[in-house]
Amino acid sequence: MSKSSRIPLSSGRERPTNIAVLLREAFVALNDVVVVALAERGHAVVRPAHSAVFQYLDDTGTTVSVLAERAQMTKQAMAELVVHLERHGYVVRVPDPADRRAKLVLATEQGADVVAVAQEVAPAIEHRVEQLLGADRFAALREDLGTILRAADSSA
Amino acid sequence: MSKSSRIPLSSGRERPTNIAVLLREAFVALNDVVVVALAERGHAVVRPAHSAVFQYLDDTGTTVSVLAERAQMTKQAMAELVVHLERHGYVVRVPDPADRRAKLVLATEQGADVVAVAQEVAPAIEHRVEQLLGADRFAALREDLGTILRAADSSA
DNA sequence: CGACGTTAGACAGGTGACATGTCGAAGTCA
DNA sequence: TGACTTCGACATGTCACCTGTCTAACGTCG
Repeated sequence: MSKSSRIPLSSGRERPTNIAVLLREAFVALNDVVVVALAERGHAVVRPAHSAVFQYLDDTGTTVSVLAERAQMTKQAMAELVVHLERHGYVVRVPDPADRRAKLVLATEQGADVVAVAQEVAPAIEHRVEQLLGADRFAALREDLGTILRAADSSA
Repeated sequence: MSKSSRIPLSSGRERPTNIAVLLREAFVALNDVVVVALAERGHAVVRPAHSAVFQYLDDTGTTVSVLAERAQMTKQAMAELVVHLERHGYVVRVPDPADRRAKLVLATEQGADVVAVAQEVAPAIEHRVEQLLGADRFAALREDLGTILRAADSSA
């Protein structure tokens, strides 16, 4: 029933081939690989958004404000991610000896393990995709995405 | 202060060049173009997620369940989007004459205008990107994203 | 040195976009 | 007719953000 007489926006549900949709789906697909890998290694509580914490955390410790700035989100949002990770033992917050207002976020051993897994998985994904497309196409893909981003940045 | 001694995961904040991150950023950039275009035409309440509604809505009307199925989300999530759009006058829900359980979601004139804008903007974006990359590279990009998706699907 | 504007982060509260689970009413099929 | 399914409503929860307010600590400048 209601077999559809004309589908507006995109040309239907089967294969939207819309470039933006493709980009999103490809991202989700690759991202899931990391999440699954972490879950398999016992880090199920680490969710995609937390990569922003580990990604921008230096090993000398980093304040929430700096993390927020680097990840381009508000301090509150970042603080929440850090609280979650602290509750599960992935990071600790210690007072900054140089600034009594500030607290430094530091990775625990457990947190370091997450970083290790991510460091192992991320290049593996890149490599997998490179094999899939071939080195030339992969380089072109990377370049083209950069081109799109630069164009969007400058027109914004 | 705390200039960072070594950044773990990716190689820093400036240009992560990580393929997944690039994909995400490119998607967000293109998506924003649509949202901005809609906002400029007075449809500020229409947000990215709502595209799923308009995209899969046939002009003969479609039930929430069907929309949810097409958009690959739960009925509840889709129902929420529809409620929001109904509250703002973009769609109406009328009883399905053929099924007394069901209600058909229909676009109002205002909703049709959103579709019109989207129909105008989406190809424009595609075209813009195509010009940016050249036809060959654009075709390759599209193809490569498809390849990634198929590979991810089959390995999942 | 002390007042003043800035910064760090805690806390309160809110939103958007999903999820699950339960339910009654309506449809379908044996 | 009864058993099962489906439609959509409602309640509730989660995740990843947001704004706004507040206090303690900091830095500067007169």
